[in-house]
Order: sequence, then structure tokens, then C-alpha cells
Amino acid sequence: MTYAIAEAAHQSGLSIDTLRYYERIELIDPPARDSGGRRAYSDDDLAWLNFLTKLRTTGMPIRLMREYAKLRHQGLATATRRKQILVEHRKDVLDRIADLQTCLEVLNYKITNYEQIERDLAGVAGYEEATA
Amino acid sequence: MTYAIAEAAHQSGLSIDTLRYYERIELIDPPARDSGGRRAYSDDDLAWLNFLTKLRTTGMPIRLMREYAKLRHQGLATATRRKQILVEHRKDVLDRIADLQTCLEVLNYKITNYEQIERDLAGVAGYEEATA
DNA sequence: AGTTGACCTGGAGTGCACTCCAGCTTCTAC
DNA sequence: GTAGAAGCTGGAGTGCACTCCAGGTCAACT
Repeated sequence: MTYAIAEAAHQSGLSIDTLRYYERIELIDPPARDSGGRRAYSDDDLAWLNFLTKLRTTGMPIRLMREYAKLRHQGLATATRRKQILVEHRKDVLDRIADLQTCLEVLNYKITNYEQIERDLAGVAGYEEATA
Repeated sequence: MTYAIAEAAHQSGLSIDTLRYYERIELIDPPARDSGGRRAYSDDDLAWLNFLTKLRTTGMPIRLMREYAKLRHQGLATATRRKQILVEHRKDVLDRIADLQTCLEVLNYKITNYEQIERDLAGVAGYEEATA
């Protein structure tokens, strides 16, 4: 099964331009081409894209994704380094989640404040209505 | 109590250049100046900076932070809109955390795979040693 | 009085990750 | 056999959030 670039874009959630861009910067291998010279993405290509988007979503810089992609081509010998990259990245992601949760508390606190303000303002309005 | 820009940078975790940049784009009010024309940040300034960094950490675009900053100057009347911004942003943050957690599972899965590969490689090495 | 170091301004430069464009080819449907 | 959609290439442009720089001022210490 192969997929035209529009379909690959749709499946991966990336834009067509981004797919070609990723190819240019060697994040992905040049996919096969059909008889007319158009890109024909394989299921494997999509699986790799899918994994890449996971790394992107979690904020891995493209530079590091490229290193990972390069290592992949060098086979099993690089498994340790690849694992190391992922383990380090996992730590980054966990830290990031913790950061977000801390910020969330601040956000909650602020929102609660605004709710109190709204109640106060409504109280004044109610009072004004009652005494009008 | 006031703070020189270097101290404010240190306290907020932003760079001196970023503080001046935030001032230029009207994210923060111009702080007071000392007799020599140097910025003298107040505790309130620092508190606001601190909140801004929370918004930044959670990925709020500067454009939106500016809107929020602007509303703040217009007093209580804008409380509802400000709350709305924070509530919407909180949703973004929650979504983002959920995304990260999904990606984390993929990362964990991959890492587990690499660990299996390492064990397999170690097994072969052990076998080779034993039969050498 | 001179040196050092922090700070000042306006403006230019940077890095990242796309995103868009012009001009061309190729397939599909009528 | 022609119109329109989809894809191609190389290269330029964009938006964001800083970051750096030159050339100057000011205060404190020696």
C-alpha cells in the first residue's frame, strides 16, 4: 500500500510542504516514486512519520531528530545511543509536564480570583438593582 | 524595595535583554528609574514578571500576553475577558499535558524495545564469550 | 582624575520550523 | 484533446521570540 503526498500529509497531520521539507533536511528518507515521478509513501514511511510527530509534539528539536534518523540507518550498533536519546528526551518531557502542572496551579488560583471578583461585582449589581 | 535589571533578570529567570524587549513590546510597564536613569524594578513588577513567565512556560503566545497586559490596565471592567483568556489557556495547557502523556507512552514503549535489544545483544556476546 | 563595570538606546541579526511561490509536468475526467 | 487538479523543483519569505551590538552615560572605587 502506498500513499500520495496529500494522503500522507493527512495521515500524519503535517502539511505537504512540511513533508517535502522533512525530506530535504533528511529527517525522512526520500520515499518511492510512482511512474509519474510522484512520491509514494509506504506504511513504513507513515509509521516513521508518526513517530517523528510524537517527538515533535514533545518538543524535540529537529537537529536531534535528525541525529536519531541518521543513527537508525546505521543499524543495531547504534541502539544504545538511540535509547540514550530517548531516555534523555523522556526526562525532558517529564520535567515539562511537571512545569506545566505547576503553572496550572497558578492559573487555577488566578481564575478562582476572577470568579470571586465576578461574584463581588454581581453582588454590587444586585444591591443596586434592589435599591433602585 | 527595588531591583536593578540584573537582579530582576536573575529573579525572573529571564535575560536582561529579554526584560528590555518585554518592555519595548509593552508586555510590562516601564519600571521606575533611579537617579542615574537606570531601571528600578519593584516587587510588583517582579510579581507580574513571574506570572508572565508562567504564561510563557505554558506556551501562551506573546500576542495574547500583550492583550492580557493591556486589559489589566483597564481595571475591573475587563475582569471577565481576562478570566476568559485564562480559562481558555488552561484548556490548552490541559490538552497539551494530555498530548505529552500520550507521547510519553510511545517513548516508554520504544525504550522498552531498546532494552530488549540490548539484552539480546548482551546474550549473543555472552554466548560468544562462553564458546570462545 | 581615571579606570572599571553596570546600564543605557536604537537598531540589526539570529535560529528555528516551517510556508509560500513561480513555473513546470503529469494524470484524470469529460 | 483539453481543462483542471495534483504534484514537482529550487529558492525565497515568514513569524516568533529573542539576542547581540556599537557607541554612549553614570556611579563607585583607588
